[in-house]
Amino acid sequence: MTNPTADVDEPAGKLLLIDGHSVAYRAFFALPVENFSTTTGQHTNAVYGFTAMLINVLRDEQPTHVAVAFDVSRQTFRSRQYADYKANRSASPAEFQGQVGLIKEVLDALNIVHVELDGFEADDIIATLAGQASRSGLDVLICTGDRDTLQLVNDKVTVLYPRKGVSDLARLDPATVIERYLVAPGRYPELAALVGESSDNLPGVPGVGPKTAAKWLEAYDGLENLVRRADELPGKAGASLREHLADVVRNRELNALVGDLELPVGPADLTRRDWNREAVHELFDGLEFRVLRDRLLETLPAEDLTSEGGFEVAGETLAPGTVGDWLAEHATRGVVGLDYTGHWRAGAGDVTGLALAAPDGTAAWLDTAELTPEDDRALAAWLADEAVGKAVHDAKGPLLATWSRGWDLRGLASDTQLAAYLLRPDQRVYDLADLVARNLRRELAVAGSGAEAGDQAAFVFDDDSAATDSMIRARAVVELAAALEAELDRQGGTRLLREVELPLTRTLATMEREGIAVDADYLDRLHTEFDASVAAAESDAFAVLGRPVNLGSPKQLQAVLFDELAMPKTRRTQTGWTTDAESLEGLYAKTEHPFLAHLLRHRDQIRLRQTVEGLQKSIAGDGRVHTTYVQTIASTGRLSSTDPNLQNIPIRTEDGRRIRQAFVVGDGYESLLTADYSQIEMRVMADQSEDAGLIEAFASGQDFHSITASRVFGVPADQVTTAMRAKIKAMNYGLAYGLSAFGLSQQLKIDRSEAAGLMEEYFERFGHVRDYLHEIVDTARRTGYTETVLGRRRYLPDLTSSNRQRREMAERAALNAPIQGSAADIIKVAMLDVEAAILAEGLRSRMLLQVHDELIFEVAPGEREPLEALVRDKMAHAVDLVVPLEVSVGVGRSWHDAAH
DNA sequence: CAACAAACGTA
DNA sequence: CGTACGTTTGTTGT
Repeated sequence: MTNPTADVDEPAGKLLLIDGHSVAYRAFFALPVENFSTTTGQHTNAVYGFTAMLINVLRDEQPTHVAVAFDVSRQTFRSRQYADYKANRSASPAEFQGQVGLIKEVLDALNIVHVELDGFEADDIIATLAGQASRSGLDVLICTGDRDTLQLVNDKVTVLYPRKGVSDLARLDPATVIERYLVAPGRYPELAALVGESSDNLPGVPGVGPKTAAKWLEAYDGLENLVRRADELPGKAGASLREHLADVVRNRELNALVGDLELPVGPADLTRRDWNREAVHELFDGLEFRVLRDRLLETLPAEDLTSEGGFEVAGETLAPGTVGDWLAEHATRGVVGLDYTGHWRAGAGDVTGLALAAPDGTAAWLDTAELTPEDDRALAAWLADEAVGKAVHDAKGPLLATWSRGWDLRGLASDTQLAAYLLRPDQRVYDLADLVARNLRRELAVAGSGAEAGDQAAFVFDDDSAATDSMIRARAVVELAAALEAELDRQGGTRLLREVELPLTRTLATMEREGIAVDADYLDRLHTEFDASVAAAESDAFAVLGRPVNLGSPKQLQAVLFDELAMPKTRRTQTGWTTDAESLEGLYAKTEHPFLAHLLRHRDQIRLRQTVEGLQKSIAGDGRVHTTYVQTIASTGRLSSTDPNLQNIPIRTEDGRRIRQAFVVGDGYESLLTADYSQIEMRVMADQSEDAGLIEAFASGQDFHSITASRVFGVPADQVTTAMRAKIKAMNYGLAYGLSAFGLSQQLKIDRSEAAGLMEEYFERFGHVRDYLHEIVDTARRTGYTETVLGRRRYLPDLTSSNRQRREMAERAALNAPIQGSAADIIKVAMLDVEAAILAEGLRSRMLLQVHDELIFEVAPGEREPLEALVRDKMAHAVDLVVPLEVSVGVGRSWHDAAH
């Protein structure tokens, strides 16, 4: 049976109308403003919340038409009619101002129409458009936090009302409105007129709530009748209504929406259009909306990525036996992009798939399980061929995976993650898709996910789409490498990438692969001992207190210490008062309460036990611990170590040092050798500041802290007391961190005036240091960045922030970055030089760990002397400073024994 | 279950 | 009110 009029009954589409101010304002209060601001200090919480909500609704509701309505100003026909209308609203917070403008920019970038009309509210615009749209057969969704719009709800019109924050939207259709507000949508403004609307500063009838109001409206069939027959109503509520009748009538006039405005646009003009990718990328870059951009790309994919802004890949899956031929034909020169599929961690890994993007525009993908012996040989030779350049994103893991297959990867010409890190070392992550979007203004099309049902891709087998994705990434890496390196070249960072970071990747991979041997039995004994100690401290603490308490819970401890035991309050934290070790020591000094002593001992021992446990869990099958170095985390250029972190193994306390005894020389080697730089940061400062006093102090070769102390206090070196030396040592170390007189006084537990005097005296003797430190900050403020000896940059936009706290934090970071960063540069060069020298001299000894200013080696039998000589030489001469770089070396069977 | 805060280890 | 990190635990909110 056919129905010739069926088409007419089909919904013509769906119009989404959003009350811009209402949603933005809700977002502003739902999201903590302090968590949403850009490096330039622009607050973005309202923009973020609004945009997130918009993306969600566009995704979930798939509207065919969209518009956002804004209020123009507070002057409307309602405020002219009733001066107090919305008069209770305080001025919007300073942090909110400006965000509406940004929201409009977002809408423009997304090609979404926004409408405003002088003298009217967004509600009126929405009422007008909703009426026009539903009459022309469109379904209408209204997203707003303003209940006045409930009067518009009917079979065609639904309100999406934020329940909590802006992400959770309640769907209010006629039935839901009746259920929630006890009246039909059309009667809602009548109910509101009786009850009042505090947000609009419209007082209702005292003593009349929604229930009474709904009952009356039902009984009298509407407000008009109710008002006319008000004198019939019994009781207090009735009297109250009669007394406030004028308010009710006025409320009803004001909350009626105007549905017949003359607008510059009609529903037909609101058809959804493609968003402007260039504008979106630019805007989201500025707003630092990384996650939102991803979500936008995922949920609202533009139709034709390949022709508009994605990557087109003419690729093939290489059949068994064809690998050698393909490589010979397409990949013998230029730079080939590689994308690895596989896994890697803790110094090992495997490759399961490999995509190659060749310079001639072709691409290929291969499954390592399908390789014939000839394929394997051809691929191994090609990977190891220094003459063919390869570009990889985050190459260290893939390199380890390559090695685990028995292959090698040579000719690494570029690592896009490293390049991006050198350009902007403050980023937390360097996601390939994100970098491609930012730098190439293109999207990494993802065939395997996010595909709409019915899309071509949805019918493709998973394997194929994974291969396609991989080839697309390989292609993207090559193009991204070119773009990033061009940019890096403009800043003079190419050598740092080529000659330091890129080769260091291989060095780090080697160190991770080797790992360091640990004595598992010793760790077990240590654990047992710390465990007993923890238990003892715990039971002692409980005994004193008379009951158990979770000693690891700062919250419970606060209750015990400050409420129950009524101890003096310590420093404030976000959630109460601190219970950190330093404050507990202070409390103990005041109260001598034994609970504190047991608590401190418990803290200490539990932490040691924890460290031991972490190490125990990290021991690999070869009896060694393989850390992972991350080359792109620290904004100063340092490395970081994770899983486990071997850069924070205890050393300061006796118990802590016992953990270092667990790191031992491995089978086939004779000892561990540690080599560290003495006061490398101070030496960098001496070099960069050219301060004669400091240079002389280092040239003398005597104890640096004593020498500087003798200058500051004006006494001969042999009359420097330990107290004097300790003070100047704290200052020497603190200088590079932007230490203040207050901080110094805190640390040394001396008067602030004494600390200030000390600093004054110090700078009197070493004036160029002060000049140098000031100059770093001044230059950085002018240029926007700081620079290390090797030209490693760090950008600090907060240096010009109007927020004092942010600005001063940026100033201290600026002060520290070239010092800490230059030290990082120096040891990186030393690592490369040492490694090269070990190879050149044919030694079997190997570098295992780096701890910022220290290197740890495993010494092969008979190689202690040549290794030590080589390490001292290469570390001391990694760069040429005006002061000598002093290296101290120790040797022993364990890391602890090798201390010096 | 995820995100955050507090605490604390290193240079 | 001193820089740069990573890890663990408890707490809080979705």
